[in-house]
Amino acid sequence: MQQDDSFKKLVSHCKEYGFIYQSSDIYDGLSAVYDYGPYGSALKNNIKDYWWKSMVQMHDNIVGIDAAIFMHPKTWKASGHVDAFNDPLIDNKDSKKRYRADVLVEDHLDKITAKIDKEVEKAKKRFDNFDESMFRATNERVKGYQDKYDEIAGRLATCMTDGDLVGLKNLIDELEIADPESGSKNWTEVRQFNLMFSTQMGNIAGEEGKLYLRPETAQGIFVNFLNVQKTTRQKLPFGIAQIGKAFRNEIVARQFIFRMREFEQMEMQFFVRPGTEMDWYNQWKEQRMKWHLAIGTSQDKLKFKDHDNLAHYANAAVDIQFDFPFGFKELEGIHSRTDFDLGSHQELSGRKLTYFDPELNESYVPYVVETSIGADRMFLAIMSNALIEEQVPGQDDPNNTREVLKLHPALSPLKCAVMPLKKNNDELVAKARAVFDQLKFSFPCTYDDTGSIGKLYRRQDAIGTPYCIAIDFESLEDGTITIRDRDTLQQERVTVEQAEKMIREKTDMKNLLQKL
RNA sequence: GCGGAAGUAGCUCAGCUGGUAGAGCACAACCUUGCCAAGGUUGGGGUCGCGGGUUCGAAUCCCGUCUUCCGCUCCA
Repeated sequence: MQQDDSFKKLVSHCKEYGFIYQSSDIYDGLSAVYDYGPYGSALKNNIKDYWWKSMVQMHDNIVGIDAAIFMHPKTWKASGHVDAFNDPLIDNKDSKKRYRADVLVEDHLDKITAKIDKEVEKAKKRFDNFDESMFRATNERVKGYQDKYDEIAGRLATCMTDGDLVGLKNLIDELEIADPESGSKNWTEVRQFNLMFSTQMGNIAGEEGKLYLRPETAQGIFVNFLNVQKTTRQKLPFGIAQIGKAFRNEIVARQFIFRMREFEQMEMQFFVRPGTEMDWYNQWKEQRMKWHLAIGTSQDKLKFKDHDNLAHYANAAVDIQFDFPFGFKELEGIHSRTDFDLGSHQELSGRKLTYFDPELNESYVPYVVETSIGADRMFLAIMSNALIEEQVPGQDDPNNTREVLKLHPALSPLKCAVMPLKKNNDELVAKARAVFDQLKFSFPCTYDDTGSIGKLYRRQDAIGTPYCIAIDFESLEDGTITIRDRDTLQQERVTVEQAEKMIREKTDMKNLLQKL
């Protein structure tokens, strides 16, 4: 997959115009960690606001929470992350291929099983010709294989539960396991790759005080399920929404902010009566697609992609993929998580996590349908969809181009820029400043006079400001201003009050929510 | 993590085989400028990613390291 110029342009645009910087830039940066700059943080906040409102404000049966990043260590045992996020990996020095060490041993075990099967097959075929000694010999061989199998399987299990990486390596060496592709037995040491970041709580050293930074925000919702249900008196079906940071120690984190080690998720867990989960799954699939289309992303840049392999907790899962500059990639996941999480927490905590259904007159552990979207990926999708280089509308010269961020006005970092036609005229500057001081109470706007009017327009185009207000000599006479539209470049002469009303209406989040 | 490529001003880059850094754009000030990247003058800004080595002398050669990109690998 060739990363085309458009992606490079997008990345440098993000930096140049104050959307995203590499973290700790002056210290050469920190791998796969990024900071949001002035316009980036504003845009991201607007994205989160759009999501939050579409979930919490628009549904009387969805409520929001903000859970802590630190959680009880047992949480991650219950969620399956301690097991699933801990892979013992080994590299072959010759082929440069990487494998999971336990899988290599398991493959070896499969070969032994195959040998046993072969013996049995052979014996069956020649059954009539078998005498007692032949039976005994076959039995000996099968028993030998079986003992060998049991011994290896036992050692593998011990190594895995104890986290004995050296033992695992010894096992691979003793069994003379070779790289399935190259046949080489030249292995590195076995190393543990834990996808979860850990830290220490208090002064307790070692495993005792070990805490993980949450690798997903969902568990904060599950452990609060009963608290929320009881204190808000919600009846099923209802949802809990949350926006927050999560951390994954990815081996390879790349593609700008697409895969970061510290990232932000927007998740909603919808609790339903068992048996109804597929209906809700399909409803949320549609709902979420609508949410993406509402901001003006074209249909052909979005698609559903069913999961080929379901995770341990899911009975149905689909991704909404976006056509990023580097191809269609996951933007959001909609998962039917069954009662895996609540059931698992119930078991490990010993606390009942059931809901009493007054209609059925019975208690049960609810099923969960989850929608989970990366705020940073959404940011990237919106930026790559919005950044356009085009010939300036109304200009004949095809070389006269502009870079414009065609963000939906409700999402734009700034809603309006106020600028004097001439910066050397004190009256114009004073009037422009006065207009800015009037508008700043209504929405985010800026004042700029550091350049010619044309240059100022272009600058605002590049950060996606939907409206520019120019103060000219007529403004000094009758108080009217010209308001210029980012996309059409059309100008209209109106009063400041009219402009304010117009901008407020066009940039209102309501415009997006009404499309849902 | 492995292999390949790269890192020089805010951005894009030049700097050939070693002789202590340049251009364009951007930025700032002033002059000019009556609506879509104008022009002029002046100016600020770089210990050439960082550390070490070779050398009389390193942006340039060597080693290490960090970061980015590409390909593997991995990916609830």
